[in-house]
Amino acid sequence: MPAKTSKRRITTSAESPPPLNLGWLGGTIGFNLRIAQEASVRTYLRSVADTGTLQWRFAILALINENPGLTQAALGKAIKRDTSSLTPALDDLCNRGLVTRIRPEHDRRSYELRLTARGKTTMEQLKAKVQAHEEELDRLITKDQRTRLIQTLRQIAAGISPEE
Amino acid sequence: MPAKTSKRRITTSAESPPPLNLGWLGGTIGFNLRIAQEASVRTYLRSVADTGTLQWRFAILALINENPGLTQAALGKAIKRDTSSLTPALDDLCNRGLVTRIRPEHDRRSYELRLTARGKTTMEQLKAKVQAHEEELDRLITKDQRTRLIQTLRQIAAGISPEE
DNA sequence: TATTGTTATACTCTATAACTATA
DNA sequence: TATAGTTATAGAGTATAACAATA
Repeated sequence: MPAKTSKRRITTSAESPPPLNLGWLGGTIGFNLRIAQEASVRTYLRSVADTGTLQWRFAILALINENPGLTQAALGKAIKRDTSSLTPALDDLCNRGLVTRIRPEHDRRSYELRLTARGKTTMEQLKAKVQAHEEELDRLITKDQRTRLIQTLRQIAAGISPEE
Repeated sequence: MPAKTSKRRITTSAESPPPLNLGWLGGTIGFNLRIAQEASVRTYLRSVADTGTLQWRFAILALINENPGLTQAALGKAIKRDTSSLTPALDDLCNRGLVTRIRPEHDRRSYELRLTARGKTTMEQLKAKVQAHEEELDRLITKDQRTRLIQTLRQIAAGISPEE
């Protein structure tokens, strides 16, 4: 129990405020996944801070690069987002001259997404920063842990709810 | 390259849309962490759908239960949120009669947070649902994977940026 | 002067529903 | 009738800054 014998109390904020007891919550996958993911996002944001490219933007560029000509619907499926959420992101990337939307002959309802030359260079520059971010994470765990972590995360993601 | 020899194309939506090539992105911790975490949140939401208690609400109840009398500042630190973000959440929990804010004698600026009797029962009911959600996740991986996953996630969360 | 918590505000991301244009 | 994508909108969650009360 905390010492409360006298009126004397901590005044320096240097004194580490006793960390909370997490209890059962601290043993759950859900809580730890959330905390770690948010921590990862924080370093990610630091890594790409100067580029103004955040959230799914890099993933979108990387996926278009790997799958030139994919549609917005396919992209949405890959990152599990409704196409209406994708529209503003793609508008932005197109406005910045990184991505092109092309109406294919065979189906004029859809768009084929492709990186422009500028999009490719931007993507490569971002990739270098994201790579630095990944190496930052790698410093915290062993190579073996990394391999197992990714394997386990994939099993979780794949195992959960097609729910289409 | 996609077959485009004839006009004939896929018409049944039952035809599985060829999964995208994730490329380098698919080997990163950041991407897999994000996808798995979001998948986990989806099943979590299904588990507590009827309660209207989501996201951090359960974590807040659990943390108050484990650390009765903690302040909002301490709580914010534990879940890495600004206190201004906590205010509406605690307002809600107080309005629902689950949590009490008590001004302690020794420092009338702060609040001591405690669960009410009703808060305790609600928390236990929620815990049962969250536990079911955890078991759903457990079904996707081995016990050994679970242990290692949590250990690794903790290392990542702990290793990143005190950044205070 | 510093700290605890609240308010006002603004920003981002998200999905739902209604719409268009194509098929 | 069904699909690809857009628009309008609403909801949740977050942080920043200014503020009041207290230390």
